[in-house]
Amino acid sequence: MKIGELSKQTGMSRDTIRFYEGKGMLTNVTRPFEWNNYKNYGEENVKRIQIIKYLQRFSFRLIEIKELFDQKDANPDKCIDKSEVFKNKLKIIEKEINELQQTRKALLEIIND
Amino acid sequence: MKIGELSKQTGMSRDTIRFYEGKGMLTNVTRPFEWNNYKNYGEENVKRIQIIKYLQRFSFRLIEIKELFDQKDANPDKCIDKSEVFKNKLKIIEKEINELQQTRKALLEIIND
DNA sequence: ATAAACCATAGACTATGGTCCATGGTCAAG
DNA sequence: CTTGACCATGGACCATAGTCTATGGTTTAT
Repeated sequence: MKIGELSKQTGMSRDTIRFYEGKGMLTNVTRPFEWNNYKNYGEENVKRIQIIKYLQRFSFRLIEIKELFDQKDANPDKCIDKSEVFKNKLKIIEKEINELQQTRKALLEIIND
Repeated sequence: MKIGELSKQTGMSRDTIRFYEGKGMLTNVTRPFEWNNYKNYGEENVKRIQIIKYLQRFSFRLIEIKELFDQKDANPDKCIDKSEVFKNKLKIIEKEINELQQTRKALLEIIND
């Protein structure tokens, strides 16, 4: 499908899709026409983009998501230990929460002085 | 004092001091010499920079710190209601904590499925 | 045939808090 | 008198996740 179709099916802007593509996060992007240089985006990119959106909700960064895709591409049969990935992210989130709570405490002390 | 001295007394790099200066966060910066264009930084900038460091620990942004300085400069006699400022910051911090806790919950649900 | 809609590429721009570099002038010690 | 340390200015660069614009080519509908 062309980029416009992919954009429609995912709700992502063309620019954003091109941005992801530039980061190497999409797969099976070809240029099948001889008379123009339009690209063709494989169907599986719909799912990829949905995964990007999904993981971003958990504050995964694009580079991390790309790494997951790369692992999958390099080793399609090996099942990625998702729970491992999510557990790592959980730890980071909890660390951030802790830091903010430290800040909160300090602020409360200031206010109550 | 010259910038090197200010740097020594505060532990901030020259570049950072110039950066703050460019943001208009310093005061009483003059060019008192006719034979060169070296600047003179008033003593009160030591305190200013300490305040910057202090407020940054509570995740104040430079622009917010600058606003506080500007208020003080415009109205040196009026006491700034610090507790108001800190309370506002507290609310923002608490909102961020809440958002992270939402994310944490969602992550926990994924992991435990 | 012409306009609207589409496609590609490259680069600039946003916020944040700096850091680093190049250029050129000045000052202090040996 | 020269070297090293200091000073000033301006601009480039870092990460992050895009957005927007310019330019030019293509396709589709009227």
